[in-house]
Parts: sequence; C-alpha cells; structure tokens
Amino acid sequence: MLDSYRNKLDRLKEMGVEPYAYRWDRSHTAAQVIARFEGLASDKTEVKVAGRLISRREHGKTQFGHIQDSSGKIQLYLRKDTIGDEVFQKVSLLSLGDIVGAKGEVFRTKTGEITLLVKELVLLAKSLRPLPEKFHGLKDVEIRYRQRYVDLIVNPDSKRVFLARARLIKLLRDFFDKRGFIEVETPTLQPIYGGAAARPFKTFYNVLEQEMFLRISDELYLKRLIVGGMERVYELCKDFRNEGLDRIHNPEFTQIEVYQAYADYNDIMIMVEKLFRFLASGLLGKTEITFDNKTVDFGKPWKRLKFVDALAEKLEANPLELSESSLRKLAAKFGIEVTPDSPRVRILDKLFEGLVQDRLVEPTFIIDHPKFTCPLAKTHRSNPELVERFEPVVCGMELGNAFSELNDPVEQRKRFEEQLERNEKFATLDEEYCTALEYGMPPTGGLGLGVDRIVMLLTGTTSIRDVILFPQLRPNP
RNA sequence: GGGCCGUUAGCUCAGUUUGGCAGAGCACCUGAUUUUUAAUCCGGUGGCCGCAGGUUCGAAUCCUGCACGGCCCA
Repeated sequence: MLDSYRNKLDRLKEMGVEPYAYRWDRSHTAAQVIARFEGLASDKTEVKVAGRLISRREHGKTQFGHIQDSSGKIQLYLRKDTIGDEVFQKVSLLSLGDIVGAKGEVFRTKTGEITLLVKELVLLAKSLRPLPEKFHGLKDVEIRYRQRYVDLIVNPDSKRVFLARARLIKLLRDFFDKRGFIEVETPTLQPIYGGAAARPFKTFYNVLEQEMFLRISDELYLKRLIVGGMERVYELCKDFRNEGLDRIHNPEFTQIEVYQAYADYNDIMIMVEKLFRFLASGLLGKTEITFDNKTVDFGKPWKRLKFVDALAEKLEANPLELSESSLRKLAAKFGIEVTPDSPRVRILDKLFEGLVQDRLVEPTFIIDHPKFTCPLAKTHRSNPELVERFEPVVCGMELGNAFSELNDPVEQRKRFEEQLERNEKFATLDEEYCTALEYGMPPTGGLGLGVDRIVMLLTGTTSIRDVILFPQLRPNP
C-alpha cells in the first residue's frame, strides 16, 4: 500500500516532476468559484484553484475528481485532448490525498455541477499515505484524536465544531471588549497556586532553584489588577488541573475569568444571562440550543436556586446544621458514594450534584453557598453563614463559578487560615495577595467560565475531547 | 481506582455464540471506458487477527495477564 504511493512518487521524479512545489498562485477558493460562477463562466475567466484531491472517477480519456480546500470542494474535469497526452499520463500517477493546483475555465456539467475544465494541473505536494475511506469516513476515536489532521481532512462535522469554537472565542472577546473590559495576561507559571481547589501540576525553575506550579486559576492575579485600578479585566487562558480526565474534564482546559469593579454577584448574573444570549445568537442566530436531546432557551431569564434550600428540600434537613457524620449517613441513604477522607465540603458538593444539579436542565444559577465552601467569596449580606456566590448550570453541566469578591483583607486572611486549619487539600495562603487587598480593592463581581464546556453546549457536543483539538491521551503504546 | 464493552487489511466492518484454509466493501495495482459524482465493468495485491502467556492435535475464536480506547461509577 505505502509502497505503491512511494513508487508513484519515484516515477514522477523520474519524469522530471517536482513533487513538493514552492508556491501556487491561487486566484479563487472553491467556494468563491461556486459563488461567482455566473460571471466567471460568462467571460471565460481563467481560474486557479488548489486543494487536496479527495475523489476521482477515471473514464479512459477523461477524468473527474474533487479537490477540497478550506472553503469546500470543487469538481475538476480533465480531458486528454485539452490537457495533452504527456500531462494526462502524469495525472494517472496522482493519488487521492495529493495536494494539487489546477488552472482552467468553469462550466456546468450536464448533471448541473459547477466544474473546472482543467487546462493545467500541477502537483504541489505528494501524499504517501492513503486517506480513510470516502464513504464511512474515519470513525475510530483514538485515531481521530491522535491524528486530528486526518479527522479534519475527512470529517466535516469535526471541522465544523472547531470553526464554531473559534467563532465563540471571538464572540466572547467581542462581548467583553464592547463593555470596556481590558484583556490581560497573567502568569501561567506561579510560585504559589490558588483561586480554586485542585491538585496542581508541579514543575521546577532551574535558574531560581524553585518549585513552580502551572496555574489552576488566574483569579488572584486578576484581582490584584482590580486593586491596581484596572476596573474591568478579563483573561482567556489555559488552566491546568492534575486530576482525572473524562467526558467533561481535560487536565488543561480553557477558562475565561472576568472581574468588574463596583459590581456584585447580582450584576454578574445579569451579565451571564446577556452573555449566553449574545453567544447563542451570534453563533446560531437564535437563542434556543439543543444539547444531549434537551432544548433550552437563553432568551429567557435563568432560574435561581438557593444551594441550601434546594439541598434541604431533598435531605429534609438543613445541611448547614448537619455534621460531617450525618452528611455521610445521608450520602449512604441516597446511594451517593463518598470516599472516607472526603471533608464536609466535598460531601455537601457530592450530595448537591447527585440530588439537585444533575436534574437541572433549564439554565439555572445555583446561588448562596455555605460559607466554608469558598474562601474567596464575600459573606452574604443577609445571612452570615452563606457567601454571595453562584454557579451557572445548563443541561446538568456546571459551566463556571462567580461571586461578590471578598475584599476585606482581614477576613480574607482569616478565611485562608481557617481553610488551612481544616486541613483542606490543596489549600494555600497567598501572602502577596493578602498584601494587595490591604491596599484596598473596590467591591468587585467576578466570574470564571469553562470555555470548552460552553463550546460543547453551543455545538451540541457531549464529550470535551471533541471540542479540544488535541485532547490528553495516554502515550501511544 | 472499580465495572462493562471494544481492538481483525490504509479505512469501515463481518467472522468469536458452537475452536477446523483470514473474509467483504472502499482504498491500492492491471486492463476497458471522452459529462462522472459512493461512477461502472474484468482481473489482482494486501494480515504481528492489540501484546504476552496458557489450554488444545489445532486458537482471531476458549482462559489468564498486560496495553490502548470508549461508556458508566468513584
């Protein structure tokens, strides 16, 4: 198989053909030829296209085939009497998968397809490996992920998702830029990690002889910028969490974090509603989306569900008054497994996910979590046991996290210390962040959103691996 | 980490139940074919049946372990 491809390459070289050309003056993409067909055909314009040969139908002294470029496909028609014996002979040495340039005039075949009558055909790059089958395409998910380039060549749906991803990222920037937010960049390599509860990736910086961490979040740096007077900032970046990988988790994932001075979490909720309306209509031209056989409408206001109330209803008890051991018993009762070393906050989370969150289909803000679940959120203005926090959930999928940011430096330090005293896994105390708050941070509303999950939701993709070009896999054995 | 499922030609898949010559379509090679489009027709090439053991006269097929992937659970 591979031999036959190499053999053709050798034969072409012997005939004096350069199989890897330097350039090709393309005048039109496939889509442009089709869009401008009437004009191009009527004045017999000479058109130059280029792309990958993806199909071929030989008819003795004629040949049909399609080439594919980034805009689409265009049919080529070759006639021995038009192109000459010598070139026609060389053409028989082309393979599916080769990159070619073609010059000619456009016309419509008797079956009505816009086609290029080829007057000149040039090999631009020889392919040495066969493409996957034309009809069934490439289905093997492992090859699709490991050799994404093959997937992109043969599976239009796959490409569609990544084009949508690019548009969504542009829409995200548009939304915040338009509202006066400044896009910033903060360190990926951090001497102390923070802003979330997750196991970090560790690395070592030789020059400083110091252990460093890949960021699990950029939150603490962005709020330093709020202290510094950048009143509206956002950052779109990769975060890294040294944890499991599944349908909705990849160890490196894209997050957008947004901070707005003088706002609280109520303002941010309204902003999130507007954002999703903007993203859905910008990408799909409508506010309704379908994900995992569920249809929801971002045109409507989101539901608001109080964390404690929703859980209390299911547990028939106030979760704030339940000890760790009572929570454990309830978890067992509802068939929700928790590991013996799970702290109280983790058991609460599990109970909430299993009993409430998984069943939430409509866009919902889960609001007002117990205070000990989050050290960076401001205490609730009307209940000292809670914080002003919300998590946006759509179709059962958690999309992010937001709060009225804690800006009292004394309380912040106390909350960090309490977390350390509770021996919470991955708790840290960032002294320099506390120092920053001591200079005074205005009241601020903050938001973090998982970009990969937003892309999943708006493209109807149920696995995060299908919205990440090169998802994490074990090394090829 | 646990349970279940998968891995056979470059690709998509049969064959495993009930052990007995390694199969098909596309792709590839040869020939025919001057408007085809999953082109068609004639003939042909192509295999570490994921890897390593075991059972057996004989293993793609049964058993064990491992690797990679998928789904579900943690």
